[in-house]
This record gives sequence, structure tokens and C-alpha cells, in this order.
Amino acid sequence: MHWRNYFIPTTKETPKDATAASHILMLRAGLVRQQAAGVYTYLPLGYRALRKVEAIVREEMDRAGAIELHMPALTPWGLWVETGRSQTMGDTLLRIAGPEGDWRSSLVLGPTHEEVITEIARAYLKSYKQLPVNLYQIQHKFRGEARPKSGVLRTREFLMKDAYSFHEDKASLDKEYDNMYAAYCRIFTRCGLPYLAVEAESGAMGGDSSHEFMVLTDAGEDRVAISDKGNYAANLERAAAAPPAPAPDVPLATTKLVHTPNAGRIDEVCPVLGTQPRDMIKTLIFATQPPLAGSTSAAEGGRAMRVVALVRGDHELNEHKLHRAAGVVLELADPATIEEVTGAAVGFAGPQGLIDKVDKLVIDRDVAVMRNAATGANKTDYHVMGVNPGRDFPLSGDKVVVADIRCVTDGDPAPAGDGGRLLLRTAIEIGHVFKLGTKYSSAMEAWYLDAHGKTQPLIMGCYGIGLNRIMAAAVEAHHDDAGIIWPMSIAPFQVLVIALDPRDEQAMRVAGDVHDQLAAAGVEVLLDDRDERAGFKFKDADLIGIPLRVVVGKKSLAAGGVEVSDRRTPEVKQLLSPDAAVQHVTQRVREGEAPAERGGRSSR
RNA sequence: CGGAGUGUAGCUCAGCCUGGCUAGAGCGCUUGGUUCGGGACCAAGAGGUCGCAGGUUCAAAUCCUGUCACUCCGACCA
Repeated sequence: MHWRNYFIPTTKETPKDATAASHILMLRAGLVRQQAAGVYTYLPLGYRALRKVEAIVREEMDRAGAIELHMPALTPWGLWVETGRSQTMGDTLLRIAGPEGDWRSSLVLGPTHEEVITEIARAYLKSYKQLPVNLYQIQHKFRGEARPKSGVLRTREFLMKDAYSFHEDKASLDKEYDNMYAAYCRIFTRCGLPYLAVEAESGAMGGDSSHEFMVLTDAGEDRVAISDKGNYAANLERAAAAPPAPAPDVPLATTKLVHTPNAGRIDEVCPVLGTQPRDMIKTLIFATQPPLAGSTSAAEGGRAMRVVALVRGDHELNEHKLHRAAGVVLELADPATIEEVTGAAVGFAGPQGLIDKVDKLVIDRDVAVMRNAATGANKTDYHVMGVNPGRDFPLSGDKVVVADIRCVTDGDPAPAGDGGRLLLRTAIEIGHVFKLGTKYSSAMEAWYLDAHGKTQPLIMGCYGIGLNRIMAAAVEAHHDDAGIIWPMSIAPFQVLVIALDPRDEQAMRVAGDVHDQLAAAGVEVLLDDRDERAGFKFKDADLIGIPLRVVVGKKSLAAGGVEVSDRRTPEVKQLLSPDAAVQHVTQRVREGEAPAERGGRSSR
């Protein structure tokens, strides 16, 4: 490919709206152009890289035995009603606007395809003899993201590989889950990504049944906890620290009421009490959500259930863990409810005596081992010191649960209890494997007949990969001040030949020959034949980040050949004859296409 | 959805507070010339309904109202 005849709109200046490195570089290198918030064109160079990613994903999915199909981006509204996600997904579903009763309003731009695939399974998968089967597609997804951000990292339209497997039992699902997990490791390794598989929140399914694949980068929007021993990784929703040491054997103080006017927040009250956040108990009042419109199970006869959660003053409550411990979906109660429960203004709640006023008391295990703590007095403008679990509020009983309900913090001991410390890092999620179970098959009545002729719901797994995110994550992970440094496997071109001076006939001829020979050898080569000054071309070359570079100019020809260099190590230049350069470069490309195992660390 | 901010040439921005000739700069683009191994220089050009609508005024990029879009922080994220 000759640059002159191609389309690579690079820019020197950084668009003001870009903050993430990948966003800045992808715009500057002419890979993408934003058309609207969270909506991007993939320009030729960017599209080539995206298609490379797609090819790797397709190859490895096929190799893993998954079967490709193609579902529509337009999905029937009725299917979403069947699973209830027409309600629960809310504004994430992008519906086609149309007058009431118009065919348009019966269509949704698919944000994911569980419903559609389950409809297909319901229609065709009737016998255990057809199982297991894993169907996948590479398709555009549409989501009503409230806030697109960071370039192509979070968009309203994106390319996703989504696979769905169907099984007759848990063992078969487990096997396919492991198969997909391994395929994902191969995919991300081939894409040159320094990825990490972390345990993820698995919602209703529980257990060990969900992993997210992450790339650590500041541009990400997820938080993960990693043990510095390298043997544990989980996302923040799920991460657990080692259990606390038993309570210290110290004398129990008597409780003391302290006047703390206008000091309702932990950071305000600590100076007044002369204590530390870690010696305080945070008392949070929750209530069950009002039942969704259309739901038939109006819980508790319409009365909201009230739950008190206790965490240490220096800890953050983890709502996912609280949900699991309490067994119900909860929301922070409104101020009126809090005042009614505690009898005090917001900010002065304490656990003493609350047990009779609420339906459940959930105590973080770190709170259970506190001694002589400080907390709210359930009296406006007052706190209490010398509060002790077990004495001043119960640690056992029908309504009491002691559990891990907090977020881990940086430096917490790792759960293995091996002396490891947890480190908190930001990351981009690039893939997710998930055991769905029978959630969708039951809701949509996708049954099959087992070997005993008995009707059973299909057991499902689902496996997603964000292709655009792989591309952006690769740029995040591999760049320097001058530009992108593509891994060979997903580089838009593998080799860039630069003819330094277009008026130098010999240089042009040699560069053209090198280009033609490489192309003939099956190498993806771009020839910079533009009538530009040398420095200009070098800057563009650094920016677009083609892994290998061959420079042909007067100097190199006078020295007997052409210069070969690697984008990663620009200072190392090798002078070779044109033929030797072609051979050398071809060899390097072949090596680079199949990188040795590296990168991926796993928590399993 | 809450909070903050920004819309002026393809890109980055000045001008707005304190209304006043024909709306500016740099980059990019076109033409001519010089230059030619790390984003050159000179000269001449093309390119803008100042987001949109309404209002105030003799006069609006500038003031007021509304609206749309985009960005950032937060909430949300099968």
C-alpha cells in the first residue's frame, strides 16, 4: 500500500476533549473519528487494526469449538418483556421510536443477545443429544450509556464477540466455562495484552462462576484488588481481605455520651472525640426498594424492609456484599426513614437499641471484633464512646448477620492468609465469562428433553469480549510520548517503508522494490512515498506505530543499503542490503505474529 | 439523572466581562519559490449562518431567555 493513495489523517494537535492516552493517540494517528457522544467511525488504519483483533477472536473461538452465527442488531421488544429486562435494563435499551402500535416501537437495538439466542435455543434445541453447543457472533451492540467516556473505551455503539453455551448439566457447563477461559487467555495473549483474570461478582448464580479479564491502566473504570504475591485477583465488588484478628483482650469501658454539635460525618466528629475513623462504627440504614411496576411479588405487603449495616469508620460498605448477606436488594434509606428509625438527625445513628426497630442487622466482621468504639448516639448532636459489640448491640440472634460487607482497601491482608497484601488498581474490562444457569431458559421456557424423557431448562453460559476495548487497551498498554507501539499481531500494517526523498530516484526505486518484495511475501507493508520532509515522516511513523520500519535514503544507500528498526527500540538501527532487509523483516514479522506465551496472570 | 463547564475556519484557541468599522491568530489546506535524515522558510490565497431560535438595542460573537450539542465529576453499567 502506498501512503499517497491511502487515507491516514494524522494530526499534530491534540483535540481538547481527549484525556485518555489511547483516545488522544487514536485520534491523532487517524484511527478513529468521533461522530457523536460515544459513537465513532473507524478510519481505514483503525479499521484494519480492529479487523485484526476480530480475526484473532474468530480464529480462537472456532478453534475452541464454538460455532459462529449472526443475530440481528434489531431485536424484538417482546423477548425483553419475557425476561423482564424490558424493565430492569431501563434506559440502557435503545428502543426505536414510533407512534403507539407502530412496528418501530416493537424493536430494540440489542445491547446484548441472551434473549435472542435463548429464543433460537427454545426453537431448535429440543434434545440432550444436541447438547452441549456453543454459539457465538461478532456483532454491533447498542447501549444507552448515560455517559460515554474515554474515547472508544465506553461507547454507545461497539463491537462485541458474544458467545452462549447450552448444557444439560452443571458439569458440562463447568467444562465449557474452562474451555472459554482458556480460549480467552489465548486471545488476549495473541493480542499482546498484559491482561489479568479476576474473580467477578456473579450475582444470583453465586460461587466461583464469573471472571472478568482486565488490563491494568489508569484510563480504566473498574477497580481490582490484586495480592502482591500474585495468587489472588478480584474486582472490587467481590474482593475480600483475610478475616480480622480476634478482638483484643482489653477492659471494656463504660459508654459515655458526648456532645458533638453539627458533627455528623466521620471526618468531622473524629477531632471532637479525639479518636480515629478506624475506631468508629458507621451505622447505615437501608430499605428494600419499592417493587417494580408490573411485578407480581409486592414484597412484605408493600412495607419496605429495613436493614441496618455496620462497617468500621475507615471502611466503605460494599453494597453487593450487603445484598448477598441480607438476601434482599437494598437502597440507602431516605432521611425521613433514617430519622424515624434512629430518632435522630442523619449522621448520628448508632447500633445501640436499633435491633427492635429494624428487620435485620448486618455487622461487618471487622466491626464484630472492635473494642470501645465510638458511634452515633441516636440523638441529634450526640455520639457515644466506649461502645462494645455483643454488649451494646447483639452479635447473634434471628435478625443478626455477621459477614464481610465492606470493600477492601489498599494494603489489606490478602485472603489466602499468606502474608500477601492487596493492591487496588484501576483497569479496563476487556472480557467476561459468566455462568448464567437457567435464568434466561426458565424465563423464556427454553426446555429440552433429557435422557429420561424429562423436561428440563437449558443450562447456559455466556462469554463476551469487547473488540474495540482490546484495541484501546493495546494502545493504553503499548505507547510512548511519540505515539502508538502496536503489537505485531494487531498492527494495521506490519512494516512501514519510508522513502525519505521522493525526488531521489534511486531511493524511490529501492523503497518501491522493498515494498513490492515484502508485499509479495505476504507481509502487510505500507510505503511512505509522500513528498514531505524527513522529520515530518518520522514523526508520523512514530505516531501510527507500525512495529517495523525500513528507511531508504541517500545516507543509507551511500552506506550500502537500507535501515531496519523496531518501533520499540528506535535507537537501534540495522544497516542491511535491500534483499537482506526483506528477508530479515519477513522473518521478524513471522515471529511477531505468534508471540510466545506471556502476559496473562490468572487467579485460578 | 444530579453538579460543573464549553460551543467562533478541518484542528487548537483569542475576542465576550465593559455591545460599535469588513471577526482574528497558529496549525492544516491551495499556488509559486527556496529548503530537504526528526513536525522548515518566504510570498500570495481559499476557508467562518460566531451551535440554533427568540428577545433587548440605532447597533449583538459580545447582554437576556429558551433550546440543542459536546466535555468533565458523580450516580448508573446484563
